[in-house]
Amino acid sequence: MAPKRTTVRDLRRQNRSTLLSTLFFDGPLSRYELSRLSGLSAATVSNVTGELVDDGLVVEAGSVDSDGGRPRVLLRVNPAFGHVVGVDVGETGIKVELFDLSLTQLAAFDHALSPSSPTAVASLIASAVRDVVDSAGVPASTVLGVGIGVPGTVEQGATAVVHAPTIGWDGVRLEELVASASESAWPLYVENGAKTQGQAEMWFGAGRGASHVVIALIGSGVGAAVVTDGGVYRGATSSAGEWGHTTIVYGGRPCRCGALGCLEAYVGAEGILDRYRKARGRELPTGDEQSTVAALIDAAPRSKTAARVLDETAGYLGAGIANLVNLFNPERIVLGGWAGLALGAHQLDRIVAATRAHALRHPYEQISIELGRLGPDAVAVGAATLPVAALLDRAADPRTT
Amino acid sequence: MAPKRTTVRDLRRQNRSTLLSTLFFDGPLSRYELSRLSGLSAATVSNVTGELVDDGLVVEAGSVDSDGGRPRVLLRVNPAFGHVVGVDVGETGIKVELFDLSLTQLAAFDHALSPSSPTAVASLIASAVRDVVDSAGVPASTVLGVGIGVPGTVEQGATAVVHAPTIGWDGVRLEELVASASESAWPLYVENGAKTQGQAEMWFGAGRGASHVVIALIGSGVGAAVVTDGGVYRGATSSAGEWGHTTIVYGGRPCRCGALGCLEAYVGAEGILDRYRKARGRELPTGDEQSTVAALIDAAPRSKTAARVLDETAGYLGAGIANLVNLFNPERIVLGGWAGLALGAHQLDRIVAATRAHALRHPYEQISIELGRLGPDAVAVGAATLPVAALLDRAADPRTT
DNA sequence: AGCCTAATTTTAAGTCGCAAACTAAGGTCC
DNA sequence: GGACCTTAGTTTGCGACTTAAAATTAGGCT
Repeated sequence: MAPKRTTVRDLRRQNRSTLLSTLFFDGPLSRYELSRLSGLSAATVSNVTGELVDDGLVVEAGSVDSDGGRPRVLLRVNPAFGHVVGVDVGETGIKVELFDLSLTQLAAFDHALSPSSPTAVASLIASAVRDVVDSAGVPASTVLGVGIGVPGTVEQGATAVVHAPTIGWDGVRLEELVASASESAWPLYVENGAKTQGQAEMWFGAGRGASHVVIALIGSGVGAAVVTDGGVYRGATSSAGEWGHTTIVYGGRPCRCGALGCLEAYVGAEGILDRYRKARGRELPTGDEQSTVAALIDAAPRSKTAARVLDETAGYLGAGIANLVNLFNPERIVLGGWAGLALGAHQLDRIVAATRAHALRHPYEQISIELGRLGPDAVAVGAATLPVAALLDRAADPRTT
Repeated sequence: MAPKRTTVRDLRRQNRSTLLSTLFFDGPLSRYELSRLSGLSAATVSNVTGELVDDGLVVEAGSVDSDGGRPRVLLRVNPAFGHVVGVDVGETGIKVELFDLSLTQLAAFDHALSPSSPTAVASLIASAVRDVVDSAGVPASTVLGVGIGVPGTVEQGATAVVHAPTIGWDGVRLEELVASASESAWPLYVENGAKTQGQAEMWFGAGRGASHVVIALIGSGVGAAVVTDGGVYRGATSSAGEWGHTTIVYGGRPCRCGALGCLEAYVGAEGILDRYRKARGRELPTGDEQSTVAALIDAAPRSKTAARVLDETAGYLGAGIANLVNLFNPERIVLGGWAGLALGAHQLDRIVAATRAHALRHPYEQISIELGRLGPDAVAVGAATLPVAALLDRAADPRTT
């Protein structure tokens, strides 16, 4: 409740960080505007930005007239200051993407992958990262770090420990494995894929500008990234936000996690299709989950059964969302994940209505429910976001010469 | 994502605050120990504590030998520096209690109250606060503030707005009403009662020492106080933590909030008794809820029906707790509220087992489930905590002369 | 009385942000 | 085309901070 805390020239770091972040998120700005936005005096802004420019983190970017006086010089983060890599470890393959500091993609690399040993995955990651950096001709020294999104919970600590039942990982120290499989000593950041995707929506998607948001992700599985006071909420051991395994029908359908009545068993793609199968009383045409769900949605206007299954889905989903609303009281709910986007595109009204029916009036009135803007590919950008966030936070420690 | 932020001599305030809080929570400490605990240099500690002593916030409290050298002088917060008042506005009456800075109770005052207009309640509060201060002979000028816990959600803003359906309040600006009903201009702090009770458990009860805790409160209604990173989580408009109206049985029992299948409809006292009534197929003996629930628990060893109702209750409650575990990933769950304590005393094992059955293995392994230590009377102390927290936070702004 | 140890306080830097004074860079007007 | 206005950004001088190091206390021991 009152642990160690000090303060010396954290002041300066703090202000560097504030200014750099403001520039990063709110585009090019003049020193004058920075001063207004940050509340710092013009003198300090001048001083600090001078340092940032000297360090190469910030560059001037043209100027803009000011009615009648000296024109304002615009500043922005230097995209070429460094590069970051985002890795998306999925259940069926890995994606590795290289970005500059403004998170513009410079190169990408996909690799299908049947479930393999953690060690094999780690060395694949290491070599793919190396490849993507080399192929873009980016000097290794400008790589600020590598973010890795994984499909499971990540215990943050001295070294990240991954538990990902869907790919058979239990207690995998991925960070150590990747580090020892690669010659470069780039900083690694391992995080749950739902959280990185949520972070991406916050920075570039439907979450922009809000500070209390829940990003609900529905695909085969169901998860959520909870953003509280502007940051992704992790809880005591970073496994917070396991929305999919929240009980919504006490004693209901069995879920692959072993419990009964989890939300995932009703609104996860598998759960939806299984309910549809039972409702039709016969097998579904074969095909992958994604196209089968699309077929179900297509069938709804003609098929009573399909329509009913979707309606019920909207009901369960609305109740699940209402739980998030009641517990977290966010200002915005973002519906994402491939199944979430598909359902949302055709059923958003019903989902919203079901949410209203289950949420308390007051918190309900605070929220808007939106569709995600980035799609499931955002896991990699989100992962790449991690080293950038670290840079913005410590603002590239002054004087690390 | 990057709003206004400055920093000047916030530094000093910050350090005053750190030291004062450390002294408040970790009992009497020498300057030397303070230096270790806070990470500040001995010089600074000496300097800042000197100021705190001059301001009367801190006093010396004996000394303790140090093997062979100058003895350490102990410092502690001066309990007589100021006083705070905590008010518990309940559904059936109000409680007003006066405390010194160490939150030792000096006087208390209870007043039964049939549901009344907000204005009437406000003026009762105002006069009761005045009475309790006068009766203890405490000079009005030493009262640092008045905390008020209310049974409903509180929207924090320029002025607190209360929505408390159970007592028929909707959009009541309690803070304004109390302020205009009282001559004194003591700072008022209005907060949801569950949150103040949670705060009390955090400071003095089962929550001490942890920083991610959910305090589950079960009485007639069901609520929760969620503590994340050491602070009570409020969400966008402070109505977070409405655990009771979370859907746990989709399409289930109707709840007084209008929705179906809320947790409260199953494990709130009313819900329990109603299920018991239906299971017995005949009316219960008359009596207040509290004694009827006690009777139900007493009956369990002899009555199959009673035992079954309690078992089911433990099951629902465990599932509800598991939802909290999955979503918030706390390190500790504290079970409180009169019904929660009663159930917990006799059924804790079953509740824990049900929680395990519904929670994911990983977050489940992180938690301990404990009973609250303070009972429902803690709402008033918790409310009194608010002005104290404000004092610790801004550390009684240096130089307000 | 004199010495030893350990806790505080003083002293002497070195940082930082800010208000005020000052310089730079355009535009306007006569 | 030069005096003057307006706005942006820099420099200067100051007060407030924290800290390492030196100095000062306060007991205990011999």
